[in-house]
Amino acid sequence: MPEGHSIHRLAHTFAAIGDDLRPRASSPQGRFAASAAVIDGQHLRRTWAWGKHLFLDYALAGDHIVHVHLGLYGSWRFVGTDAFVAPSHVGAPRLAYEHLGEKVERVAGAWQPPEPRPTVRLRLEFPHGIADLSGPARCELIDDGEVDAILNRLGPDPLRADCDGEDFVRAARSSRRPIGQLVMDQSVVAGPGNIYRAECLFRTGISPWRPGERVSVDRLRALYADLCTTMSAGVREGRIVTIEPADILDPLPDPEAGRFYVYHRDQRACVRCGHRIVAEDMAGRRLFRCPGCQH
DNA sequence: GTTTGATGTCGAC
DNA sequence: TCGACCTCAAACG
Repeated sequence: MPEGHSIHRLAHTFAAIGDDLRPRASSPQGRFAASAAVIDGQHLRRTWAWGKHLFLDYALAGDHIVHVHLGLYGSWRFVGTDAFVAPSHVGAPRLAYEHLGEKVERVAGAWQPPEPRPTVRLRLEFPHGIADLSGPARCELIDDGEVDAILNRLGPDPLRADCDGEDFVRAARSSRRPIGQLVMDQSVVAGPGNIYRAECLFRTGISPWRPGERVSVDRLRALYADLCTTMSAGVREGRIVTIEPADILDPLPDPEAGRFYVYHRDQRACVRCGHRIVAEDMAGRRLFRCPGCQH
């Protein structure tokens, strides 16, 4: 579930918890137990994101950075008192701890953390709440050199001000692979996933099957700019909404309307041109597009 | 009760 | 190109 906007939102959430953090760390599931013992109670100096990668920098002698990649179904769950950040669940659409009820989670005063699910890889316990990580594809303690190795494999992140969209334009222009594959390639541009791919290619009118070398520089710049716009909105709102208000049909013809132009909208009529949205396979992932609007 | 799928990535053929 | 993997709610019987 998580595309880059979710990971940046997580970094903001950790920043909102405080700036002198020394969370207790544990691994109820056990697979991160040895590393959790190393960072337990240590100063969590900063949390930041690049694409879909989350980094928790610890102020420890030597290099200690927790690197987390949620993969397809990892998630972070935040639960605590009113003094903690709002309860949230970032990642795979699940309702962990739902049975506890929000009132129990939010009571002020004495704080009893909920029993972790047995699959929680890493629990960070703060004075007023907990952050539980479940199901990540990667959760590892690494050093600065390994961080550099990861960043070297990643293209520019549209959500980072220190990234340059021209790097994306250059990489795309020099490839014969379809632009739909390039937008999903994290070494070309870091952060977009299947939804932003489908939606931004629709919004810029580009066919996902067009080879990168045959997409004009202007259209590639427009595409990168649109990734910036829509993903920034995703960070703010906590969910992906890419459809413009003017394109939301009123009255709504179906409950799925009002969020996406093409993602998961195969067989339905395009709100712009009326063509039937198609779903097809591209390199093993479902691809959605409008044959009438994208060329 | 069992199967399926999901906003992802890697490595072996 | 294919399967494996990290997890669990929804869909299917």
